Amino acid sequence: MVKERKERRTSLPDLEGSDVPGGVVMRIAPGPSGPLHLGHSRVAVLNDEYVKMSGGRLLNRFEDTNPEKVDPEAYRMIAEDLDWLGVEVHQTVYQSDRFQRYYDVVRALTEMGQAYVCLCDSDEWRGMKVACQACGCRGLAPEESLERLDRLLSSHYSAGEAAAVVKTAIDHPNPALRDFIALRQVDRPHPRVGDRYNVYPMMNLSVAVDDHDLGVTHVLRGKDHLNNTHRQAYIYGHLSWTKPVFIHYGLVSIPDTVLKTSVIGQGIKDGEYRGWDDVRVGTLRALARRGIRPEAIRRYWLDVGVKQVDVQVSWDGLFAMNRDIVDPESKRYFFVPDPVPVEVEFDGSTESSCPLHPDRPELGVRSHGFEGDFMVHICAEDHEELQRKGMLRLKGLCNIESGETCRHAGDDKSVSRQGVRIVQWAPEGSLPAEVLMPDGSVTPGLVEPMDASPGEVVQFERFGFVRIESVGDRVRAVFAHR
RNA sequence: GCUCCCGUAGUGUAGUGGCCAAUCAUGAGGGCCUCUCGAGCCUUCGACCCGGGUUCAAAUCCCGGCGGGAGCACCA
Repeated sequence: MVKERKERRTSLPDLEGSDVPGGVVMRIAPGPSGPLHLGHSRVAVLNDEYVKMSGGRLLNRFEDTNPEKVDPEAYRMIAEDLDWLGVEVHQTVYQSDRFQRYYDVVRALTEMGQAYVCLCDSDEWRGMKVACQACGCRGLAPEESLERLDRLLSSHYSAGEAAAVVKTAIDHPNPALRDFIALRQVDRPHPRVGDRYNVYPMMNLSVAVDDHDLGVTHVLRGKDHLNNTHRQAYIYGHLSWTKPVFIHYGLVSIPDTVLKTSVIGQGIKDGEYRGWDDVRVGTLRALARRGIRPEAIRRYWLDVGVKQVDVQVSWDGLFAMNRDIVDPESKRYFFVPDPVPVEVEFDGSTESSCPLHPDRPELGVRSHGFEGDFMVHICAEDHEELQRKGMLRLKGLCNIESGETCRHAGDDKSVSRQGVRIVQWAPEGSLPAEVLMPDGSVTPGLVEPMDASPGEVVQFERFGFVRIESVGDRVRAVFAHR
């Protein structure tokens, strides 16, 4: 048997049963409680990638079945985030449009004796489940359960009093899989559909019904849904529906990052964060602001793959991929943090010359003219080096010697071989600049006059890659990575 | 407590019985190159959770430990 050469993987392993006519139908199912964060992007990218591999269709289904957790703004923000990520959505579905269908399914299940309406106290009901015992409601005749269901759906009960339950196996060895709630009453208008309904489906019901109705062939999601898959399988079984292929990947942990939508939302309310794109949080809009490209995120998730092992996101890894993308197209500029002025004695005239990109001479150079004594700013740390060593090279300009005052010391580049440090500098006419760092702090400094547009990523030499937010009297930028 | 899932370098990843004294990326150390602490080139460090078993041969199969994670919601 011939073995393939070892190669770096650039695509995902084949999906089981993916050779369906017309391609696979897959879905992402965000809960509209806020914008997408880095963790969410994995399921979006992976599903999108498999759909593209097979020429199939991707659904975006908003799981807005809990009125208490819906942020009406989130529908729009999520759509924007998916678009930014390059995820191609072929159809958008709102579960809040489909409540009647869920009721009908529960009715059908009740008729066949596979669902019931439970009037027990919820704590008691849960207690009986752990003891593998059925409550009195479970054994009721379908006709009686049906009457209860009608009463539930016509607001006969108060919230919390009744719930429609799907039967599984009350003595299932896995306590997580013994009967589950399908419908419950919530007396709160829905942000999107108002007070048309007050009986809301639980996700295991709505997800199973939708995946079936919408022809989903493959369900790819995190393994936190493993038990949900088993629960949903009962609905498929009761109704003799064909199951999709289920794939579960491992959990993602993202170090040093605030991801929880509820925490960020609260932080915004409290004024701790400036918005969903605050650089300190892990939302996609924050990463976008920090100059992270969607292609880097995609490459990252493709590299991680779909294994069931839990993974820890490596920011270094993600940044390395981003650097690959951004480096060839980033113009170089001098930014001087913590600037110190240096007067230089000079009795000639000259012009500095630094390429906009060291590997792309065709982009041209940045240059500044000098005549007679001049002044530049260098950063404090380099200034110390100047005192210590007695000499420094201003990149692209000249060498300077320290003394009572500094002196122009020729333009011999080879001094760097003797250990003279080559540093960036800011000429007169430079602009004040602020670089927003990932921890929320601001690094002030001076940046040489620059020609960059908002949104563009440039490299501040010896400082790092930054995304320009605005240019004008002052430059505002956001730090990306080194 | 019960059920399920997982266990290759710091972080990811390749590997499905012999070509593995284990791949690639990232990271860390060193060197070259470059008028950046970026890029590029070279180099070093670093892993198959443990113990049994099957086999001529195990990272790969089996069993048992141990470790990690998830679920047991009228959240998704």
